[in-house]
Amino acid sequence: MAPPRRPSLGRQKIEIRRIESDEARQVCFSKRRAGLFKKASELSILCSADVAAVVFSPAGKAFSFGHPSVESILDRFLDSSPVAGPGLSSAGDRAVSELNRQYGELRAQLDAEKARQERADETIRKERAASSQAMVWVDADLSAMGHDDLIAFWGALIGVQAAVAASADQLLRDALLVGRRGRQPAQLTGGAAFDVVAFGVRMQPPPGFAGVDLQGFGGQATILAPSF
Amino acid sequence: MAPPRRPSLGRQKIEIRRIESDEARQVCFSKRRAGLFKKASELSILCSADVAAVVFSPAGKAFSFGHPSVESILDRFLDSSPVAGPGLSSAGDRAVSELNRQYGELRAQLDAEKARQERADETIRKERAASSQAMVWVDADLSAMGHDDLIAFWGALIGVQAAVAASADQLLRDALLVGRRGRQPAQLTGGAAFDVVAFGVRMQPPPGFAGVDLQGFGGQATILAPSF
DNA sequence: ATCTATTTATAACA
DNA sequence: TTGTTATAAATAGAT
Repeated sequence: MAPPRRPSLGRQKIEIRRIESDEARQVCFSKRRAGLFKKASELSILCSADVAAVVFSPAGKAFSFGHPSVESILDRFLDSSPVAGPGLSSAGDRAVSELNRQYGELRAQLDAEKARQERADETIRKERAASSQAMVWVDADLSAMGHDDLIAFWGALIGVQAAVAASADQLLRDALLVGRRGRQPAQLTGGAAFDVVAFGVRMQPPPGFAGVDLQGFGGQATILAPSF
Repeated sequence: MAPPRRPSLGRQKIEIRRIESDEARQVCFSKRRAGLFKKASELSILCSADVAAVVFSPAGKAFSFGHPSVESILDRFLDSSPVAGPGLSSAGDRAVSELNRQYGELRAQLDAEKARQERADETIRKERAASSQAMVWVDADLSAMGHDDLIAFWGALIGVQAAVAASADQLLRDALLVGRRGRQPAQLTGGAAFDVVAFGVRMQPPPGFAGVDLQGFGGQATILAPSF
C-alpha cells in the first residue's frame, strides 16, 4: 500500500522579500494584483470610501483600480498634496470613467455569479454526501438478515430519507407527501420505469440499468440499526 | 454544567455592501485600510512592482501608500494618460486600452462562470431526480411484507443504486471512491422530523442521524461494506 | 488554470 | 481603539 500522500502541501508561509524566480514572481504578481484590487473594491463598497490603486508590473505595464475613478482620486489627492503643481486638468475623460463604472458593475456581477456557483456547489456536495451515505445502507446484505433485522434496516433507510431531505432541500418531504396520498411522486426522471406497486411481488434487479452493480464489494461491516 | 459557550462567534461571512452602522463602518475602514496597504506593500516587495494606493475616508481624510513614493507612481500613471479633449486621445489610449483589456477579461470570466453554473444546475437537477426516485422505493411499507418480499425489496434497492449511478453520471463511483479514502460523508443537517407512523412501525424520527455515526441505533444488521 | 492545505485577514465581541 | 477568537478568504506550491 502506497502511503496516501497529500495532493498538495497547501499554502506555505513565505517571507516578504523579492521573489527571485522570474516565473514565480510573475504568477505571484498576477494573483496578488487581483487580490489587491478586490480588497480595494471591497473597502470602497463596505465603507463608502473613495479608493484608487495603481500598479506597475516590473515590466512597466500599468494596472489600476479606482472608485469612482482612478483619475478623480489621484487628482484629488495630488491637489491636496504639498508637492502638487498647478492643477492637472484630468477632469476630461468621461469614457474612461464610464468604462470604469462598467468594470465595477461587471465585477459585481461576477462576484454574484460566483456566490451563486458556490451555493450550487454546496448543494451538490451535500446531496452527493447523502447519496453516498444511502449507498452504504443499500449495500447491506439483506439476504443474510432475519426479518427483524430487515425491519431494523428499514429504520436506517428512514435515515436516508432524512439525510436526503435535508440536503435536497424539501424535495423529499414533497415526495413523501405525494406518496402517502396514494399517488406517484411527480414524474421523476425517467429511464427507471420501476413498478413501485410490485414491492409485494418478486422483483428483478432493474435489467438494463446503466452499470455499477454492487458485486464489486467484499468484506463486511456491522452497523447498528434502530430498535423500535 | 454550563454549556461551554464560545468566547466569540469568530469572523462571520458578510455581504460586500455598504455598512450602515456608522461605528461599524469606521472600524471596518480602519482595519481594511491597514490591510489594503499591507497587501500593497507585500506586492511591491515580493514582485518588485511599483505600487500606490490612495484612500479617502468617507469623512474626506486622505490616506496613502506608495512604493517608491505615491507621487512618483501617480505622476507616472497620469503622464501615461494625459486626458485629451473630445476626439483626441493618443497617449491616454494605453490606459484606456488596459482598462478595456481588463474589462474583456472580466467579461470572459463571467461567461465562463455562467457556463459552469449551467452545468452545476444540471447536475443538481439530475441528482435530485435520482433521489426522488429512490424515495419512492423507500416509501414502501416493509412491515407488511414477509421475509421473501423484503428480500425482493433488496433487489429493488440495488436498482436504486443503479438509478442514482445512471442519472447522476459517475456520481456514485466518485462518492464510493471518496468513501474508500476513509472520509466520512459530509455532515448532513438533520432536523427533519418525519412522522413515519404511516409505515406501520412506530418509528422515532431518525435519532442522531444527522451525524454520520449510526450509534443511535439498537439491534444489528450486517452489511457488506466496500473493502478498502 | 486548478486544486489543497495553510497562512492571513477579519467580523464579532470585550 | 486595541486585543482576542473563530471563521472566512487569500494564496503558495504542485499539477
